[in-house]
Amino acid sequence: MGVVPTKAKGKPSTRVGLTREQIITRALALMDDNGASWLTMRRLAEDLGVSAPTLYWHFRDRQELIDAAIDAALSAINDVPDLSGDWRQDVTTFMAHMRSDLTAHPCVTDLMRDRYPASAERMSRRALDIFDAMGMSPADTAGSARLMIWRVLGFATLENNIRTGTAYHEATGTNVYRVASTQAAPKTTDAQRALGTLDLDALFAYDVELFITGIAGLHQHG
Amino acid sequence: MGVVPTKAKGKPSTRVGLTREQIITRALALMDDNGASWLTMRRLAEDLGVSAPTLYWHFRDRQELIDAAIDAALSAINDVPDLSGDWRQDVTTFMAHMRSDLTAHPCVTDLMRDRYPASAERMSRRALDIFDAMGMSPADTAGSARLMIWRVLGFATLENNIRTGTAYHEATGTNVYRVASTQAAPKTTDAQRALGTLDLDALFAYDVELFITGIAGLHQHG
DNA sequence: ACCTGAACACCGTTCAAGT
DNA sequence: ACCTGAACACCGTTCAAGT
Repeated sequence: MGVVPTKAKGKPSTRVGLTREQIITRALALMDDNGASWLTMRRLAEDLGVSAPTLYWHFRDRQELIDAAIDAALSAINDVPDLSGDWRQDVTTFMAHMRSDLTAHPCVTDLMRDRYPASAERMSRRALDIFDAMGMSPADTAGSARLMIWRVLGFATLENNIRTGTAYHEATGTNVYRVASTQAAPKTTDAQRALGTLDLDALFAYDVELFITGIAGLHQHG
Repeated sequence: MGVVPTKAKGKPSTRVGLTREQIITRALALMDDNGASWLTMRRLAEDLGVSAPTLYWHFRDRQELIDAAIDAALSAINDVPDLSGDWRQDVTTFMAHMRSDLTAHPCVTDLMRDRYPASAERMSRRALDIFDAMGMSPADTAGSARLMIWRVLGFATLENNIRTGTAYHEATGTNVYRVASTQAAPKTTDAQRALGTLDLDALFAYDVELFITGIAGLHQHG
């Protein structure tokens, strides 16, 4: 394996030895850099040094390629560590893991849009244990898991759009953004001024805190 | 006004009297029914009984039409009632209002995707008052407002995808869904079984409760 | 088995031309 | 001012054909 058979003169039908994995990897990289809608079959093929119809030998259609890219980008999401016994710890870990997986490839939340609910459901199953271990009712366990997933998914979607989009500018730090004032309205309040900056890490930490405090309050867990 | 000048023989360049508003209304309706990506300039034009280039007299390009559609669908969002003095009440009202606005046109969360952060930011300004009135610091006020908005936005995005998509089936009630089991894995736990049903109204109510309880716990508001 | 060019039905958009 | 058909550069996808 790994043998590249450089065969014919070089022009027509030369074997390139393209694999599904290579195509997916390149597709993900290009979408992360240029946005999901930028990538067309023709552009991807050109980047791979191949003609467009070639891709249809490896994938049935564009959607199958996209689905494979989503799966590849989300494959690491199953490596969530085992429960620690401290549910606050477990919630924090799960949410942090999920966020970092979803933001590792900024294009993935965009790609998932059509498959949103199904993808979210798949992740929910892995979250049930945390709330089950707290002694919640089955309905509350399912609801809590679902909401935890939905929240991280929503956060990561916004976050990815912010980091790759044009609505925010001037990243003053790693995850701190200056918010472009779309309205010409003068910012009078201090809170309005505070809206002008966006620290994604701090905001996520606050979201996690809010969730944990909410769960603790509603289910009487000191 | 309102006079339709039926002029020439009927074939070429007959004035139709098309307005921006008519185009936007029709575009929204078609997208709600068939999905955002279904709508093309040509299909919209055909539906309006007009040729495709005509739309480019009323709108600079497709994106301007989309932006106008978003604005139209979100215009009602400013009608959030005044503060009641009870912050729990105000949070509940705001979130409920925002959710119903975002779900009134199922296509709107899809359309907002590119404009996600900017749209969310616009709404945040209207939410600041609630937490400001609680005596929060400017930073906490901004963070709380932002997270409240993000949460409803994320919830409505999932919800709209669920209601119009194919991942869930068998709506057994108005907002209760049977979740298609994508995995063939047997559902052993009660919680896993509970995941098989999805009551959107109850889940949203739980999310609101969670948020309010979290805010109350973190900011010592009995 | 793997890759090609040509072709099909689309798409957004431009433009000269009609009334 | 408002609308048209023709045309341009794209797009996903199919298909017969090459090695």
